[in-house]
Amino acid sequence: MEKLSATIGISRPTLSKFFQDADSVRSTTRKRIEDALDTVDYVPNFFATKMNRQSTRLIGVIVPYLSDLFYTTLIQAIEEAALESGYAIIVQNAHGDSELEAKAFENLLSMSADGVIAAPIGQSSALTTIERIQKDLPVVFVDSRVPGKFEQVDFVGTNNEQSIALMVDYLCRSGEPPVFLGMPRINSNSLERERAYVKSAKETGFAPAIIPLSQTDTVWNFEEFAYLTMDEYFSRGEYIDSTILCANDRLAIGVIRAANKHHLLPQRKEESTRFRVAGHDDHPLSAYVYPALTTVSRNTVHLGQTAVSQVLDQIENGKRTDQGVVRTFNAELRLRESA
Amino acid sequence: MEKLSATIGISRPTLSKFFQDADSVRSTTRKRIEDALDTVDYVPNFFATKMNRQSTRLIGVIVPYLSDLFYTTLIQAIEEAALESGYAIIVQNAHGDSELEAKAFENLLSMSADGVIAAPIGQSSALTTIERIQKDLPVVFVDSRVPGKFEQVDFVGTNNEQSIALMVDYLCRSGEPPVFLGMPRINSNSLERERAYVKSAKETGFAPAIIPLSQTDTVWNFEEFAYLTMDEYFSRGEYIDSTILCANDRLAIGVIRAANKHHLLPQRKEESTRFRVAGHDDHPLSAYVYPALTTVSRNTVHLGQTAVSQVLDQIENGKRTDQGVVRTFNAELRLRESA
DNA sequence: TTGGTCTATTTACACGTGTAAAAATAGAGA
DNA sequence: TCTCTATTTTTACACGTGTAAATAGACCAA
Repeated sequence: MEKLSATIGISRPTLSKFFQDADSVRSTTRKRIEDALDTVDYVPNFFATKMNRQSTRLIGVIVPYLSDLFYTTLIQAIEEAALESGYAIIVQNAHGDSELEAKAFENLLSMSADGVIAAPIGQSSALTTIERIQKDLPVVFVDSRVPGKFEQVDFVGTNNEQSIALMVDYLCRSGEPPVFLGMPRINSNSLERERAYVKSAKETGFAPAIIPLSQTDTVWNFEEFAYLTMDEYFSRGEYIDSTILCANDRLAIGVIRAANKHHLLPQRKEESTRFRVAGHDDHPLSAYVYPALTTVSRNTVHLGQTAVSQVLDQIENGKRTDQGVVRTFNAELRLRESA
Repeated sequence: MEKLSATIGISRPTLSKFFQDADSVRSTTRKRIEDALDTVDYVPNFFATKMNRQSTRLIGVIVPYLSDLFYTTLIQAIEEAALESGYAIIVQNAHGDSELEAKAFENLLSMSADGVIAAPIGQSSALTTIERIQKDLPVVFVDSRVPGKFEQVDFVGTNNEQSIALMVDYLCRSGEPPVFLGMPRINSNSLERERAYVKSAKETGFAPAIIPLSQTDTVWNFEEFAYLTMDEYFSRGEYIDSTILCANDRLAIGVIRAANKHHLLPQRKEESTRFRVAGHDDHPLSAYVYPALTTVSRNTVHLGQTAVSQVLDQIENGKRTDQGVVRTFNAELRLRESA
């Protein structure tokens, strides 16, 4: 920048101002700089611009797993919303590992990010790390929260009670009451949706039935997990005429696969079977499986936008120490073919 | 760090050494520091550690689109390989936009990344930017390359001629020769696979037939694109007993959906129809659609590892100015149900 | 204990930018 | 042309770390 200022014939402080906000310099100066920039290649050093600032205009985003279209969609929504407010995002992948998640938080701290939007792993999250960091840094949980603790942390997510009740209600009106296939205990949604199912069942007046899982490890390969689980049951003739409500679409996709293997689903419009499957999330591919998955949709874009506005609020107005803001959104029915 | 050194009673330079390599200090000193670190929270400032270094141990990764499981899988493979060599990665999403792609390159330059692994958008890529940056920075193209230009840039990808020939050969042996459904022209694979198909057809001895696309925009919603395209054809009774070879699995998933809608696929094991679909890539969900997709698999982990080793080679041994190293890998048949 | 070697300390400078304060200058309006 | 104000220049310091060189100290073997 020193050299550049020399060649253009403009002082370095003015150049510095220009790069932070091109409109903060006189229009004639601005033009001189921009003309010069056409002939010379120069980008301010990222690290130098970020160090020694009270604000880096950086927002950290921590996801538990990257190879899941829900999270990638969320990341894109967050990035767009952040960009609009002049912030860049830095994505950290926890790889489903709480230690890596803790490391991700520390990374963002050491980069003096202005705030963090995290989809926490949950129970196994590195609690002490989060607790410490959340004191120094605006933190917003998105999609999932850390149960029991961190009531003071903002949360943006889905109203699982509403979404599950919506689906349970529909399923009951249109056929047999559903049994529930839960997901591995990877985050708070797992337990929340299961409980929402039980609650809905009681309110609707049928006996809740939760499909026992052979393995309760924290697997991220949901489709395979559900496929293997249900294939075993179907082979034994169990659940073959049930309505299965899955905790998320990826599970449902695995269930559908198993059901197709065992010919449980109607293959012609004229046919009809009692077996049904429903999902949760409106996964990008849920309309492409066969039969197309009936599910409830979460507005990912809205989630991302709200998460960003919550962090920005904390960043700009300081964080409240008392109680975190909790914003949950309702889901909408997506009726397709599977139920 | 200054304060920390004061409280521990150890000089700052020694602390600095410790944080770079804990084993570079005497074991007794190391223990003293580690004990102290248990009581105090301290992480070296990321920006300060990265600025003013000849090596940042940072590798930039540019993907054209994040909501695609192929790229997320690739990113994970790259991250693991990089981590093993002591490098961290920084992911940049071009959002399918060549200007954003150019910006991503500039970002990585301004962060003085040691190298860049990029899956370029291709023809529409910001060529001048890449050309300039590739002079200052070790760059490796992965998955796709920029056709015509940049022969001096390393490339790690799939041998499309082999993979397509493999599939064409299988399809011809097991039934009717395939017609080809290409993908939108988003990168070099698009044209390469189409040409590979034509070549295979000629070598095998059948007349190549490429399905005309209604829209050739650079869409990233492949499933929908393929579904809409084929739904229209099927409605008119076209291609309803063809074997369709798709340029990638996501297209094939859309085709299968359309085929199911029109009842073109065998719904019972006993039945058989002439209509078949095959894909390319072995997408994580291709085994879960119905019928399960017959495809060819690309070893993403291998791709990622090789890409990393190629950048590291350039970083450590300097880059060759003459001809870039090209490493393409063969794909393997994944026979499932759709063909 | 002594000497030699390995390690830590001290001191100083570097990186590339933001930014504050005072001085100088440019540009606009009269 | 003059004056006033807005902008730029000059100068200087800051950020948090890496790192080099000279010096001091610690540790091990004899």
